[in-house]
Amino acid sequence: MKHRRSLFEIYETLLAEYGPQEWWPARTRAEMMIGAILTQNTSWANVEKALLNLRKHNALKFRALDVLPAGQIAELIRPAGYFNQKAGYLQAFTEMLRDYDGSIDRLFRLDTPALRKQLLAVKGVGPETADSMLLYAARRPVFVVDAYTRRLLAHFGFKKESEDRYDRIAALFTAALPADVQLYNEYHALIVRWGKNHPKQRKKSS
DNA sequence: GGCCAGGACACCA
DNA sequence: TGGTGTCATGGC
Repeated sequence: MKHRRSLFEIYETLLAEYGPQEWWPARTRAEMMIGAILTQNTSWANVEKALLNLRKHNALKFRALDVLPAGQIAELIRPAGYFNQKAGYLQAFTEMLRDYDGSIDRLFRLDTPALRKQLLAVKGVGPETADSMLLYAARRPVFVVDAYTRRLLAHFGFKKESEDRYDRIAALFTAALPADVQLYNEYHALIVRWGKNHPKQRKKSS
């Protein structure tokens, strides 16, 4: 059987192919975290429209979102889809932030396990969203797993592993890589980049 | 016209 | 704990 590339070798391959991605595409930590919620099961192009709306209304920060009614938030983020749900998620997040005086800095004083637990306690923040925030906003060495990650694993011969549960896939990567924020940052970004070049096989219409 | 996109949750057994 | 339905827009 042909030698299967290691997860680090796959990283090197992707980096050589696509180059540094310089993620996350956001100006501020708040924008990053809001984008993380908006992009759930949604194309980034649609998220960008929603982010633009929020920016135009000076609502691309939690203190602003905190005083907006859900209906108004929903209208602004409409292009991102699931807008009613996500408006509620954003509000749940701002409510949690109140416990930290609305300060991301204060929230981020928690150590990584406590911070992850706090993020996951917010309705609408699941494992991928929480880990994205941990890695790209709080800059903790946490590996992010998403649909592209599973697809990549399957593509490179990790078929069985690709069907495993979230935490086990994350462990697969963290066991194979040094716990380095910049490495995790780049790797996940490259996986997404790769995923956009390898779209899920569309069903043929006869 | 249907499928898909950088998920998460409620509800059920 | 595992499976299924729901949420919704915009591009292709």
